Amino acid sequence: MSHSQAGLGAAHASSRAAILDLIRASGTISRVELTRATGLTAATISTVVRRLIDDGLVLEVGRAESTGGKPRMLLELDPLARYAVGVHLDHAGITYVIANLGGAIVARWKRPGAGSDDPREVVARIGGEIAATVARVGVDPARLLGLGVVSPGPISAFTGMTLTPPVMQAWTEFPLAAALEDAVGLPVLLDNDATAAAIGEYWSGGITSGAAFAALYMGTGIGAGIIVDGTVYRGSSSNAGEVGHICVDLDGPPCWCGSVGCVEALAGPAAVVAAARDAGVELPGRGVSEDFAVLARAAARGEEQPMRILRRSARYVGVAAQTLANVLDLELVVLTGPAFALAGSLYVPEVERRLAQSFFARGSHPVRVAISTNAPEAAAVGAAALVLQSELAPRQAGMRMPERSLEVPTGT
Amino acid sequence: MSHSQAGLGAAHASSRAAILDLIRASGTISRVELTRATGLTAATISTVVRRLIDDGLVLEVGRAESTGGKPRMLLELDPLARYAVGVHLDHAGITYVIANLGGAIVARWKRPGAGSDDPREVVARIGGEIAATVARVGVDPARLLGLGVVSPGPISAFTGMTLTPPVMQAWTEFPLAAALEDAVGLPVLLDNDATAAAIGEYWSGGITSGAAFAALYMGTGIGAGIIVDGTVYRGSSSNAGEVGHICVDLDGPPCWCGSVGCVEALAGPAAVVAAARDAGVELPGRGVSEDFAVLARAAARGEEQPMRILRRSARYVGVAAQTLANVLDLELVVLTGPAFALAGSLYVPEVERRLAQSFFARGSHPVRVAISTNAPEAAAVGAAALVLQSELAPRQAGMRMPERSLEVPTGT
DNA sequence: GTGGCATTCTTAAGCAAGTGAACAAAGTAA
DNA sequence: TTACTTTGTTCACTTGCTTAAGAATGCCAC
Repeated sequence: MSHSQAGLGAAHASSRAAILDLIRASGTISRVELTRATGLTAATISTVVRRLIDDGLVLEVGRAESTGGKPRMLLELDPLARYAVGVHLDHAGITYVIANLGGAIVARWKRPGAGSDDPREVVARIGGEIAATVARVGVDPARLLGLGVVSPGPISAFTGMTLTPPVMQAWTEFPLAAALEDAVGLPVLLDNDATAAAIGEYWSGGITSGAAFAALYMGTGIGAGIIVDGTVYRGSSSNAGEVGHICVDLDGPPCWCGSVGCVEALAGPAAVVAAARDAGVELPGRGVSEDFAVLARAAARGEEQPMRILRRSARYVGVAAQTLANVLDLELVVLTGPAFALAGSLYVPEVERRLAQSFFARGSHPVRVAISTNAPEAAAVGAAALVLQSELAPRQAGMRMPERSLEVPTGT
Repeated sequence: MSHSQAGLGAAHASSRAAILDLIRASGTISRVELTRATGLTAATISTVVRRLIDDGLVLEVGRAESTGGKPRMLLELDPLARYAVGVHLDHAGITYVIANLGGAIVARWKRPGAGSDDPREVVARIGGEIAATVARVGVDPARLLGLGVVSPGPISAFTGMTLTPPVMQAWTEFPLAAALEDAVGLPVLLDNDATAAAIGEYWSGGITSGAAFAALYMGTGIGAGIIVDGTVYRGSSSNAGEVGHICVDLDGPPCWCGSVGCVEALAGPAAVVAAARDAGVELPGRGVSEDFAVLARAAARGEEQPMRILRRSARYVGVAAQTLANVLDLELVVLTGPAFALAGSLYVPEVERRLAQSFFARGSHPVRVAISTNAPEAAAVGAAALVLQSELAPRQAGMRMPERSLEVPTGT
């Protein structure tokens, strides 16, 4: 299984990526619409699309209604053309996902977490898991684009492809990506959970390609992945979107990050569980995620105390969303991750309310709020989408030049 | 005075812009360094630089030390090659600036504000002011690239080139840009003060081209301009950076924007002045900006009450800076605008302290804090820089493709 | 049907940005 | 002086894209 087998030539790299991304975002689209959307000429679209069809990535799926002349040929991504594997490493467990080009989940399974095992052993185990499932579900290995691996917390940009604390101290100096590339025989990408979840949402959530949106991810902590114009915004050291550690109360409680009044310290799962325990709610006490799940279920049943505690958390999450929206002028905030998967029905209305009432540019446009369709496995799905994105649409930025450089930017 | 006269061909548009930007950022640089920094080949650099020299934008200013072979030829921007006019419209007054390519101020003057005059009259007045001063200081009109106009508050993206409330209600439906283009005979750009201040800082502050940084602007309100990789981040409706209206206190005072606990409502000039008056500090009462100036001077003299009030404001500004830095993973925050020009010595240490102690990724890299060298006229200088940027470096985004697409991003 | 006509899509010639390779230029080291 | 190193330019060639022409495929009037 070679790396380049499923790879694609660099020809037409940027337009190819943009066109592919538009096809993905639209679901179904014609060449004519692509010319309008990209600003390229019909001739270029024709040749690039021809190439995409020859590569098997795109299918012609019928004709549109005629508008007086030759009817347009409709194009779609071939969801079965390529696949990617996504892995979410967490102390709670390892979640695996195999996704296809359409962002649909082909296989999904869970295994116990790495614990304190030797990294090399864990890598071998992961390799075995993937090989076995790929064979079992009958995915052609030649169509596997790569493996995305995601974990909470920042990825080390310096030591090259290793995970850093806070979560998995044993792994600090282990060259995870290289080891996995050897074990799995696929290119490997690392990233953090929130960023991956954002790309996952972008890829499988049918989000329009020009949008500025953020995925608020609540798992162990609270983070956000930011996507602008189809590319991840990473900031200067890949630590952008740390919305869990913005201060919303100068006199708030201390946070593990060293600051006080952080959103995470006030509204994160650990804080919620602690507040519930202080309030006398009975919880199993076998870890924060399980306790949070119990609490969320109690709130869903309408129990007073749990609802009150989660609503308080939701208020702060709303502030985090509002902050993101004000700073980045977002169109959309997606709530995702295990915590919102469990308690989304409580959080969504509160976040919606806050954005409707307090988003600064609300007069100009609203900020939509949505809950991810894959919230529980968002990180793993995102890990797979990371690979799809980087292999199929590694574009730098938008490709339209403004018609004239000296004009007021006319954002939507 | 035609528009295209000083314009530049679109040839080599993107690399040309990137190279020009690198020369600007470095001050002095050689072709070899440009090849390294851009990733382009020596051949390309050679031809593009040749063109820049032919256009008169760049000068060869001597040789570097030999490193064993032919010494490098050093390149610099010719600051006198082009000029731009910047205008800052505010109710307090109209500030004019003529800046050269180096971002240096060639002329600077102030006139009373527009008041309730007829927009057409004001436009004529502005045109006269500019023509007179251009003639007086001896700037060759053919070298004038354009006119940047800046005002507080958002720019209307819909009605096309007009100012919107909150500030200048009379101007809502007036086609300012078109009218000014006619009156001045130059291309006109509109933007808001914070964004312009950020570009101004980028252009004249010698900021490295790859940086992610924000300019915190405190004038009438509090806003921020965000620059990533040499381009303004505007968000989906050009309202990004509204850091004055992030919530830092859920139970805080109401803000004119309709929310509560906004940074601006707690720490903006109006809030500071109001707090001072409540505390019994004597102020002239002829407008917020003058009252703020009196207060800042009193604090600079060491008066207890004013210092206490400004420090409280500085704490919130620190939180705003921290929020920006956490969300965007910034390397640098520049404080600018009239308010920081007056009271920067009080605000800078507080913001520095907060970022050093509470920026989430402080383990990875620090966030530098600086005060603008042009803080009082930052908006007007930025207006001029807006023109320089858009005429000379209208690039879309960074131009380096990663060596290999499947790798962890290795931000600095 | 058959010939307009509109629209979509493809093909062919040409332009321009960028590359690789050869070479010219300007210094240092023996 | 000769050899070597580094810098900078020239030139043939690739490639992404455009313009222009034409082919394909529908509708509609007759």
